[in-house]
Amino acid sequence: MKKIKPINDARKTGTDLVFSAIRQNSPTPRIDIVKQTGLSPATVTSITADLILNGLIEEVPAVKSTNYQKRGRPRVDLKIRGDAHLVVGMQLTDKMATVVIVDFDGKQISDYSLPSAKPVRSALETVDLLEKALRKSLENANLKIADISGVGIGIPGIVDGPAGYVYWSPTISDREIFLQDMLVDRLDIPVFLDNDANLVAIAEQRFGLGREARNFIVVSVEEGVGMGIVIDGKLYRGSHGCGAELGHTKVHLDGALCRCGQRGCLEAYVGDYALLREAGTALEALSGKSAELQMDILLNEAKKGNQMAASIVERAGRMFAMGLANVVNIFAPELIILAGRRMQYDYLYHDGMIAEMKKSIMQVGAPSPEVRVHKWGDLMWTMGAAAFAIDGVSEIALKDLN
Amino acid sequence: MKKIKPINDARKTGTDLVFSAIRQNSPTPRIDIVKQTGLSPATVTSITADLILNGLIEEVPAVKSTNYQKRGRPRVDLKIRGDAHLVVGMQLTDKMATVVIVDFDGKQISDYSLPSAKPVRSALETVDLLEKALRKSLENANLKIADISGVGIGIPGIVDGPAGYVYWSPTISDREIFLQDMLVDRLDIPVFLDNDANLVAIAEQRFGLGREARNFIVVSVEEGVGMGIVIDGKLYRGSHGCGAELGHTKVHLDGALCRCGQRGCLEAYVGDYALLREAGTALEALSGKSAELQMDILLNEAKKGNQMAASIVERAGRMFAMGLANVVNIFAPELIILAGRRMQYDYLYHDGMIAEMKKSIMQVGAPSPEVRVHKWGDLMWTMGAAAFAIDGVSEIALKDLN
DNA sequence: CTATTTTAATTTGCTAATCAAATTAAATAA
DNA sequence: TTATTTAATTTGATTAGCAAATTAAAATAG
Repeated sequence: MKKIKPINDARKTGTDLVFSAIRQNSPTPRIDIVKQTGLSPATVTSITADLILNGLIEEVPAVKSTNYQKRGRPRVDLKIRGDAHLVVGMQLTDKMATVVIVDFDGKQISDYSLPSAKPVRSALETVDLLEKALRKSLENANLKIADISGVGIGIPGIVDGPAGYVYWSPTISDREIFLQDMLVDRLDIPVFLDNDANLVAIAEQRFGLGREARNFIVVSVEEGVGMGIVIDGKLYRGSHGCGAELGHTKVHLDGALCRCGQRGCLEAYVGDYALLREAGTALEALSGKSAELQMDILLNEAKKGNQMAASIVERAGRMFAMGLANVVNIFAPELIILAGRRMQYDYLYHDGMIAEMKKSIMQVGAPSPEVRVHKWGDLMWTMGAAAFAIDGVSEIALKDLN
Repeated sequence: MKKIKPINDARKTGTDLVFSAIRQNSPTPRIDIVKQTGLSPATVTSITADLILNGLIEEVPAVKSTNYQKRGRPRVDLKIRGDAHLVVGMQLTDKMATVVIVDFDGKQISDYSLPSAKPVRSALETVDLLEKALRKSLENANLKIADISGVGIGIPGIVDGPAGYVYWSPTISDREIFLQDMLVDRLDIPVFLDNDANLVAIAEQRFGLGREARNFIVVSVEEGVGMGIVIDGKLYRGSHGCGAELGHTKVHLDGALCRCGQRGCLEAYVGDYALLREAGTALEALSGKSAELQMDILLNEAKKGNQMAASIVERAGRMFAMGLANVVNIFAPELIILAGRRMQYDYLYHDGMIAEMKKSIMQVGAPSPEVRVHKWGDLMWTMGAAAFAIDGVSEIALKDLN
């Protein structure tokens, strides 16, 4: 018995094309939409009129860029209408739940975070925490839940986004839970969830450095090593909807022990705990201090020229380069974005590491990918969730519109 | 100045959808096309009528499978009409050029191969060799070049398929050549070329084990280690159209020297030359023999229990497992196809290797990919090229048809 | 200061793709 | 034979999208 799934969903309507063209090049005149989508001017006029009528986009005075046309009827820019919807992005970590409220154009309205004493929570406690954080942040902003069109949530771990299913998360004690369904029951608004690293990739695509690339990867180092892959303008999630596990890519046969239980994982060489494990046996000064303080000391010692510390940090950098090179050899993206929130990871993002990676790429003639470092603020992950929510709400809005 | 490329090409017409649905599930009734494409029965009737009129598909008596309906009007199967076109697949290697002539439905009409004394040829000599092989094979089959609707060609090395451009190939001394243009000038029929490993992936998708999967990878070990990636039913070529370089994925920091000049490449652990390099220092019996004979001896010794030989072969297998696991951690395909022509690579394809790979995959709950070994005959690569040619000719035929 | 040129956007029919609903076709079961 | 069931087709209507002509709004030439 063959399974037959419709492949027709892939067929984009003109409205979809126009809307995503506007979102991609935000304030953009109709004439450019014509060029980008390949639709006729007549069609673009009629579709955009419909979108304006429905309040999803709006006209704004054209921005006169350097290469603006000199004569002729002036262009009229179109942009997403921020007032169309309010959405929420949330990020779950071991220490807290973070919330950001943004408008439909991605403009940040307010943010809030609710600390949690318990680093690992049950499924129910997780839902409670998320709900409480959301309600509090709405209260602060003087909003009701009915004002919100959708919530995007980033969860660390192995998550099947499209199914709304969490196989496993380091901050949730229960496994294999239908977290999306639980949250929809509780909140009664659309909920979109996904692995947090995937959402950072979406944030880069919408708001960040990925706006002009069709194939790129975003690597985000924090506790672990996360990666999001965008192929042909679409987030690639693998066959079960789970994200890629760059951190558990093997860089050494029978190598260092990873917290996942396997050996030789990249994370076991570049994660905080991996560095401290080595440092602990080499530097006495560290004993008794907190993990964060220990990292500070280690990195400072390395900068000051302490040979032991420098060699630890240097090897981590080289291992990271090797892991990245493997991704490039497999994927050949045009752009690699190294997204980080904390500056302490400078040791992974310096030019030497990037040069080392480029040396490890097999390439004869073909250009090597551009590497860009994006140092976000604290809300990087949460804004990713918000971007995801905007995507989801857009899809619903366009479908409703017929 | 922003580059703006139309993203509209992606929009499939109903005819495209129907035709590819038929090709995928070859003999298939209209009612199933309705389910798969999401089009209405009316539309499917009218489109298929048009395709039949143009000779691209034909009706055949329905195959009564086990779960065939018991009552009602009987289904009428549709299939690609083999007589619609003849196409040619070719494969270039250091030793020869191989040709296969197939009909539009993929049925093999005849095959031929033309040996070449020179392992590395100039661009011009390469074109000469390919032309000669093609003309000879047509002559043998009593055909003229005008009978052929298109030629697909698999080339080892770094090839930008869509651009018809060869950055570098181990069998061509010139670099950066527009091989497609040269061949079109010479033959005056459509020519499609690509990296040979990519074409094996296409062959698996059309004729082989990849028919029912949307995300899979095909790993082919021969001289080097090749890989083709199919994402969402489409061959992924990376951002410059070149294939993935699994063979030059790094499995060891500062590891063994690879023929590409870098260190620690997978190929430097699992390729013929890598095994023989190690074996040469360990087994005297090998000296003076040909490379193929040496491999035979080595693998036989390992099977017989020679400890030295066994340890060499075993490490290669474990390295291969690690390389594969990295791909899985990054991609999470639903299926991995290990495609091989020669049986001597059994040592890479045994159950122990697959078990080792599965142990190295990060997965909590999510199912691990199915691994299948596909032992093709000699024409594996060439049939891949033919499959690619069929794709290309189909596209032209559908466009011509309006 | 008016006429001309230039580019953007819109309007006006028209065409082709696609669908829903009704109908016909071809089989089995009662 | 007649009813039932499923597949495929026909019919008539709707809609998305286009080409070509037109209008709009600016800069420049004379």
